[in-house]
Amino acid sequence: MEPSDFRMTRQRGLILQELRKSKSHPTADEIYMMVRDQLPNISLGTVYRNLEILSEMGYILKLEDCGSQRRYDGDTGNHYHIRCLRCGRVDDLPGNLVLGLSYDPQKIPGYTVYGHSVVLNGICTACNKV
Amino acid sequence: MEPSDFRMTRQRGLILQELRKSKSHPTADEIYMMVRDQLPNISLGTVYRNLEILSEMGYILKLEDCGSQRRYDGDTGNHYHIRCLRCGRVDDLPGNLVLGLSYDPQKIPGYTVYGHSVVLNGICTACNKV
DNA sequence: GTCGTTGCAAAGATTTTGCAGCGGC
DNA sequence: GCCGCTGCAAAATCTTTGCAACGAC
Repeated sequence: MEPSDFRMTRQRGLILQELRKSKSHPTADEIYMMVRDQLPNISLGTVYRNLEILSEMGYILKLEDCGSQRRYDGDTGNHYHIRCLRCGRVDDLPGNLVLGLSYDPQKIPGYTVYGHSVVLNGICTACNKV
Repeated sequence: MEPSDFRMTRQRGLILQELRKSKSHPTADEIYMMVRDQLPNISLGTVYRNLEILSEMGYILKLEDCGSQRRYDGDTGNHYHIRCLRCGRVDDLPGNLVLGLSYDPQKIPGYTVYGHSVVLNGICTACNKV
């Protein structure tokens, strides 16, 4: 799709707004729930289609490295995640925690590298109490 | 399941063997294909059940951080991965590429950290040619 | 012989898609 | 008014599960 053909519909705007407001990294279904408060007739298919388009256009990030179920991130800035192995919750790592790679990621044979992701795995406080 | 109740069936043995032999990080379906050469009647359900058990027992690793589809790794040693954004292929990073975290992963508020994963994202040579 | 495991098939969960009408620009 | 977008529903994809027979130990 040409960016010039991109239309900001009510559905798309709400999805983007909810995602940017949210600190969790919701699944498509969770976003669907959030948006339905304000647009009860929106369909889950529309949510999926918009999440796909918004990530293609660079407005949001598709997370495919935090468990089997896909999640979405309204913050496209460079940052890492931490994930609870028990409940699946995903949080941001504090921004000042910087990662140092001890090699040049451009020098991996067989690949052209465009980025990387880091996910810490643990158990969150809530799950630890159970 | 108590480890003492663990039975090494023909199916389980073959799955483990194929996984250890393989350098790719196959999906359940790909493992199913591999094993069917030698056990044509094995079912996909059996493959899934065994992969689950083998990973619980620590024989293999379940990869949930290399794209939406789950993959499995016969190498349980500490190592990182690189993934092709176009075809989904996953390779190991050479072992001498070590990661330096600039902080103590035990000190993340709200979590008890048990491990971390790093995945480089890029395009593999084969996909680059297309 | 016990009880964990298997093949089969159905169900569950997640994601994608075809289509006719709607609505942003 | 054009054409991208929507809701709906069906389909596709991936994973789990119930069950009766089988087989590892």
